[in-house]
Amino acid sequence: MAKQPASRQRGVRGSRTGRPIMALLDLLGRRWALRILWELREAPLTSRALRTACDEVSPTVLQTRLDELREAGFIELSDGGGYGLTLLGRELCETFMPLHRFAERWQGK
Amino acid sequence: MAKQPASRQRGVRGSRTGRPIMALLDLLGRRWALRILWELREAPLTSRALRTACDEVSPTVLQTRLDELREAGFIELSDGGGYGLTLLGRELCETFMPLHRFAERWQGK
DNA sequence: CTCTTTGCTACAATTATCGTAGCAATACGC
DNA sequence: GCGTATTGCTACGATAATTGTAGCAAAGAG
Repeated sequence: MAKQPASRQRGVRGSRTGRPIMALLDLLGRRWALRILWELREAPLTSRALRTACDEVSPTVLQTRLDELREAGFIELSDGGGYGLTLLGRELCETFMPLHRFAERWQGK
Repeated sequence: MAKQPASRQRGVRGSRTGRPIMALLDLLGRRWALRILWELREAPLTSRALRTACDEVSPTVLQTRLDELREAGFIELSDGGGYGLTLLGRELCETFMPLHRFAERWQGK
């Protein structure tokens, strides 16, 4: 399996502005992108398990996001089967960890 | 001006699951939501200035996101004119600050 | 009053996402 | 071998979100 994701670096809004943060915000601002990273935070998941974890996303979007996140270098399809965070993806995920406690405090405790 | 945003708490995916983080990830995963918060990180901006800062977003989405973020309690329409982060929104924005350095390192520096 | 800015909306067109179904490839038990 | 289950992934039409352009009423400055 393990098809190569498209190699062209396009579609990420802000990538031409020279402001990497804009490209990153655009990429993470696409539906289910944050959620996918979040669900992978602890352990790798198969695409089916990931779909289940993400409240039964349609496989169309899931696959699109997986390709994009893979091209960005945040996740990878490990040889043992299943998607997992790369070293870079793990660093990114660390950034969102404080979000958990914030969310608790936010939505009526 | 300052119309009341819709008062019903709907549309935020995951809000019924009892997992606030899911609702937050869904809200922030909508297009331009992260970007809007980012652009307001330093100082309040008028809706027009915000539109300019966000690469000329269509006012339709901008207004929708502003309403949602306002309902969530992250931003507010200050009396002096212009949108600004609330105390809660400022805390949320702090969480994303490390993202800046990460983005630099990510996209070929 | 005129002129400008602000926050916001209408409308049609485009794009993204959804939901269901299904495929080829691989791996298992038998 | 055979059946069967799982994995990663795609096709397809239907629905929802986003876009782009134009414009509005209200408030302020001159």
